[in-house]
Amino acid sequence: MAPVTKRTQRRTDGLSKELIVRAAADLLDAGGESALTLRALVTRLSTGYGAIYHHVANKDDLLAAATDDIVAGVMTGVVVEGDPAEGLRAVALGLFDAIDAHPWVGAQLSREPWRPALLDVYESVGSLLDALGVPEGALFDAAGALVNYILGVAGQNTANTRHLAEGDADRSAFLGAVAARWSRLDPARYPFVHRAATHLREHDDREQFLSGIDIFLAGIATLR
Amino acid sequence: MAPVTKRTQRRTDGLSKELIVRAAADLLDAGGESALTLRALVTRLSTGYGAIYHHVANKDDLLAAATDDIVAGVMTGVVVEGDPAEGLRAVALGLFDAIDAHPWVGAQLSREPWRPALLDVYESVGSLLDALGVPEGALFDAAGALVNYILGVAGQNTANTRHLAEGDADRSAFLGAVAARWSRLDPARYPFVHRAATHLREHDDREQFLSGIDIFLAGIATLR
DNA sequence: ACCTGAACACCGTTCAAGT
DNA sequence: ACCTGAACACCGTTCAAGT
Repeated sequence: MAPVTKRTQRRTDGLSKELIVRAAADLLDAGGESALTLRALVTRLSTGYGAIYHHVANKDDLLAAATDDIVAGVMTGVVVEGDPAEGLRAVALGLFDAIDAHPWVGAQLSREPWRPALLDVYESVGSLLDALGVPEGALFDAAGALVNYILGVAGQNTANTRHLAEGDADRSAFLGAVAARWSRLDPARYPFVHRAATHLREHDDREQFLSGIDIFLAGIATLR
Repeated sequence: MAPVTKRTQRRTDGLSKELIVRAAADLLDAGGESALTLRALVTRLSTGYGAIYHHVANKDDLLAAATDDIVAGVMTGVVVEGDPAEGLRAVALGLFDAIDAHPWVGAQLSREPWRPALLDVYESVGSLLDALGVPEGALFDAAGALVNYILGVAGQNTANTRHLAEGDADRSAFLGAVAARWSRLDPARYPFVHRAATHLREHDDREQFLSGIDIFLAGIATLR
């Protein structure tokens, strides 16, 4: 009796870098950075290690490609017409929200800020600042600082989210614990932090990010 | 004949968390994040794994403690008297330089922004902004944004340094390669990046960081 | 060309056993 | 209390062998 179905099934359709990258992104979204292992990828795609290494140089390459996809998606979706300041806010918020939704993107962008995927980010931030009237001499520093701010803070924010990855009410519980620790501090030694404890509990990361952008834009306006 | 000297020598003095943390920092400084392995630590301190785990909870604990030491050193060394804006620049530059000298600190601070070691950073930034006349309603957002900016950008900068960790002339060679790639771009599609290529080659990270701080401070001045 | 999967050289962490 | 070091359960990556 010949076996009709082989139990260890092999994929019939061919593999591709695109397919592997998509699977990697799914693993990352579902379980965070530690969930992306070659072993997990091999089982999910029901192949062998060699098959993956045939399409992808190594794990870093895989992470970089997955990140490029997300960034590209943000930049094609963002509207930069009309008021330049509005355009800058749109780019910044687009990246913030994408990193918020895919925390692993933040970590990756901090590690590789020269990625080709960021070209479009530099381009739109630079030209929007230009449109805003920033003089030539200050333009490149300002653009660099602003992009660094966006990536840095969004990535920074990622760290917070990652810390409270599990439960639902965990976020407020975690912030509550930090706030409690802060309010227990000696008000003579830490007057500001002591006062800040109340604000910490109710602060919104996204709003704080935006108000940082606004401070930055107000500062840039003085360069005109 | 009794053996006079045992070849596998055992340390005669006791171990301590402080000793372990210092050794960890040395390994990190010398070889980057990947150089800190429990095995390397065990040989360097000529002990066993259990000895280390007796003083330290795990590797994360070790990294956090080493980071705390560096940050504490910065904050005790920084002068925050006189002009509040000067004080803010001093704090920012102090952290930038420390992260530049110990790139692993940047990565760690991005991962754990609620560390007790950062309390003094929040405190001095907050009180300096207060002294600068930032109104109560905007104070906490401004302080959060500024600290995020400092840590985010300094950590971001770490990533660049890490990429060109080896040789001497590597830095300019690497930037030159990126600049060359940028100037090869279609000037119609990437007008800004194309122009920026020249500036990239000669830009100074520290100066760009500082000009970002100044933009931020100029923006904060408008809140008054 | 594309894929398989055993094997290799590493990790961090544990734990029974020693002093 | 403090330390030892073999053992465990993982990693990413390679490579001879298959189709």
